[in-house]
Amino acid sequence: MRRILLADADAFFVAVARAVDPDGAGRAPLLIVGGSRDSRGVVCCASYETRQFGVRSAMPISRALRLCPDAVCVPVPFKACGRKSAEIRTVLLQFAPIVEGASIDEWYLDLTGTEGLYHHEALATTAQRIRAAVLEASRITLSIGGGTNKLIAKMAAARAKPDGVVIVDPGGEESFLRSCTLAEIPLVGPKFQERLATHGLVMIEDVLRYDVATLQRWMSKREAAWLWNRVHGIEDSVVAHREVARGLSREETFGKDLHEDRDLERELLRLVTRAAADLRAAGLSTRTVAVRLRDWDFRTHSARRTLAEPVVSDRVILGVARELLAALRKARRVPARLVGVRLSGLAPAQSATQFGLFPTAETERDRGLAGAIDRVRGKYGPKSIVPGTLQRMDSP
DNA sequence: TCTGGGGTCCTAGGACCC
DNA sequence: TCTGGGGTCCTAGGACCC
Repeated sequence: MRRILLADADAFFVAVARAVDPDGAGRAPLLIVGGSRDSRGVVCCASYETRQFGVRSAMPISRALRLCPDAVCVPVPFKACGRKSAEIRTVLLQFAPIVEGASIDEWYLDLTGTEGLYHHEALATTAQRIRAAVLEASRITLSIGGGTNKLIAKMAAARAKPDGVVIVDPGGEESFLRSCTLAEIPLVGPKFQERLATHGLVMIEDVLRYDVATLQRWMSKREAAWLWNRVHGIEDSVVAHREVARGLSREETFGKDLHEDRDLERELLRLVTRAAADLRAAGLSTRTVAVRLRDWDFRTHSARRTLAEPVVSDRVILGVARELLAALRKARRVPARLVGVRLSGLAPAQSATQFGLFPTAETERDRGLAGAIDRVRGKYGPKSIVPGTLQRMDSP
């Protein structure tokens, strides 16, 4: 029998924003983290006090402020959040050999086989000790859910919020699930909910009345099997350390829509520079470059190209990205609100000699130059070599 | 009400190969 | 001359999560 916990930080971004700015955000009960008052942003995280007004994550800031006009808005303290997240993870590793970071503020812990180690105390007791240790070390409150698999642990954690523990004992899965809506199942989002409701399916109980064959009449085979397993609490994925990331993207929504190709290219250059530097800092190479363009009317298009060989340099990535952007603009040239770049097909960067075995668009000089720029930035700061330099480099 | 930034995974169609 | 099934890779788009 597995013993899985999901530890989830309560209002994580709000807690970190208060910690880094005790006199500002720290003193504002009505706090919204996500951007300035007149930005085009959305709410990343709202304090529990502002949630009383109906403010929710992903809501446009403008709407949140209409609901709660006295709220204080602060930008997301990304760096501090990353540091705090790593700090919490270190504490959690004292309790479980494997800690899987599911996002910046949640972690799965596999405590299977630790019963003796914990003197056969109840899982809820262990969870409370974990919460106390994290609060002591990081001043962050966690909610923890537990059960025999990751699905149950995750759904239990949602019930535990805020500042609590909910453990579903082995054998108790069915009665727990019967009390839940389908919307509470992770990955059952608004679209799927809508389709399910068409067939009168709202609660998990509603689905339990049917077998897989019946469900298949209403959805694809794959979906039916997936849903049947979920409502029966069946989920066997393991708690595991994360593999290499699948992709890396950088994007930006402009303060005002951009009309000119030239302005979009300038933004693209900045994003590619950031993405490529982060790629190399992670010791990775990319084979697929994608550009995303969101127009003024929110219509979003993307274009991508997979290269014959992995690359790491600004010059090659930028060259591909520019062509992709040009193709997207050629298809539809209207004011744009966002441009983004995404690198995927990531793999550990090979040594220069291994690169040299194959003909590729990227030369030794490209990689040497990229590395030199990284070293200068590492020594003198990220602003010491700005994209303008690269633009000249790009067209010798 | 006017929609962020960072991700993951899935689908469907086409190209190509055996 | 017309034709199969399966596998892999690629592209564009979309759902979903925090």
